[in-house]
Amino acid sequence: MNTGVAPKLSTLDVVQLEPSVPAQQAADDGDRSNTLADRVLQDVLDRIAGGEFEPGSVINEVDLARRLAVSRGPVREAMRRLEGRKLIARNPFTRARVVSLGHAEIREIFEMREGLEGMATRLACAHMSDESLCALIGAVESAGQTPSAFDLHRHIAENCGNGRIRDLLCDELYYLLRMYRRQSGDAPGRRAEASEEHWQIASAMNQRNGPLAESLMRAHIRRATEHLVAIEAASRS
Amino acid sequence: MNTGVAPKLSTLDVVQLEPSVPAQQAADDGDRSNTLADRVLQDVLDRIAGGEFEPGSVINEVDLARRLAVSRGPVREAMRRLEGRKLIARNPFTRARVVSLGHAEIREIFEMREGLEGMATRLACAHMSDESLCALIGAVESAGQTPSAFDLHRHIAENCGNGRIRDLLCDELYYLLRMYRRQSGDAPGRRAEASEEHWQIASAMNQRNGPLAESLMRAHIRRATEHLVAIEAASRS
DNA sequence: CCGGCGAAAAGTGTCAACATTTAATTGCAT
DNA sequence: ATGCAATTAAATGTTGACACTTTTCGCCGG
Repeated sequence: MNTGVAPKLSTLDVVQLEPSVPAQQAADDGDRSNTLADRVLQDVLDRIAGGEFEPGSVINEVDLARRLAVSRGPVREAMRRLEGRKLIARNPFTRARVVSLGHAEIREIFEMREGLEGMATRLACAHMSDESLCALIGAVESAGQTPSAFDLHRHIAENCGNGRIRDLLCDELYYLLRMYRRQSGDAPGRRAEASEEHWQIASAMNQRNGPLAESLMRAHIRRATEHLVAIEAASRS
Repeated sequence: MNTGVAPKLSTLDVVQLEPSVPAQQAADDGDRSNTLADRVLQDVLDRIAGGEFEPGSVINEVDLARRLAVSRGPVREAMRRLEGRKLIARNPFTRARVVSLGHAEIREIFEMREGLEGMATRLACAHMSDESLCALIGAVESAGQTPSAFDLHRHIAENCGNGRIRDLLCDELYYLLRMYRRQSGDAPGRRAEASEEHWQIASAMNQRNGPLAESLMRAHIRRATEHLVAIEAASRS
């Protein structure tokens, strides 16, 4: 049900937006949201991440506005910001749809990751603090029992010292990947190999060997890509 | 005058938005703009690219609305899309400003380019059509007299076969670089070396040698980065 | 029974007025 | 004259109503 609409709901089913802080400590947990449009944006982002708005589904402005008990103005502004982020696609007068990711788009995202995360890994080797690096090593060594409590890729992106790369990876690409994984169930694991490759990358980073770490990271992502296209070919037979 | 406001203009100074096509062949020259917000967006983009809105200057919604003879709604929606693209920054109730690029941001952009354009070059070696490659070779060989009529970087990005990388490079990063060049005059040339490096890259691409072309492109961008930080250090003394 | 045609419904785009917040200015006390 | 506080001005945020477009549903003819 990829082309369906978002779940229709009655007028009475109104959810309460978390109340705005009284304009004092907006930097509470990172979501500075004093305006309604900001809160609508955050809400839609959460719904997309949470799987409530499936990829390809239609987002209805008036329904969303009713649901959030706000006017259509803030809703429209939030949608325009999502549009600028390329998370929803729209044609002038037709409904806006959550972007749906096909195999081609996923391949593009993985190619982008190969270039960006390779560079991020190299930069992290030079910029990352010793404490952060130790935390990374420890977390990678004890991987397996805590599968998603610590994400090597995200940690590298967040500490690479390049805010633009960090934002692009964490706020957009990883977001899209989560959408895709939710959309087309978790692929059959490659976790053992991935863990081994993660350990190699962390080891190279521990030596502050930027070029080697970059090369390993790129190979790691390329193998994941090949694994993905293999899955895709198998599912198409 | 980096912190100034955008040029104030009287109420009577109204410019005419180019009239919308009658909803038939909107794909005329790539600017599908049937809604007012779309035209406002395109107008602001042109003004930023044209240097009328300097980096760091504030954009006044009501002035802009008056100037374009539209209401504030479309203006706000265009601004939100620009905000999603990270071309303007805003805090909840304060004026929105065109992003201003310091040396740190430029360095980040060049690091991003190194990763992305390297990958784009490798992909282009595999995906680019023979005709497109011939056009590239010919244009690079006859460089010098037609300095900006043909841009190697843009041509590679547009033909790399990865729409996401293409959009990010052409619609965002190159845009920001143009802003920066306009902001802090053209750096003292490195055109001879750049031309030579361009020729090497094109030669590797002509052999469809992806890894070599990628390596050359990355080295090319890294040299440009080092040149830029040298300029910066000199100007700071 | 099916396909084109037309009207009603739904949805998006635009506008002008109102509320709220920030910035600027004025006035006053020191 | 300078610095601080209250007031005024300006800009942004929000709302409901209206205009335009698309889609849908019903109708008629074949």
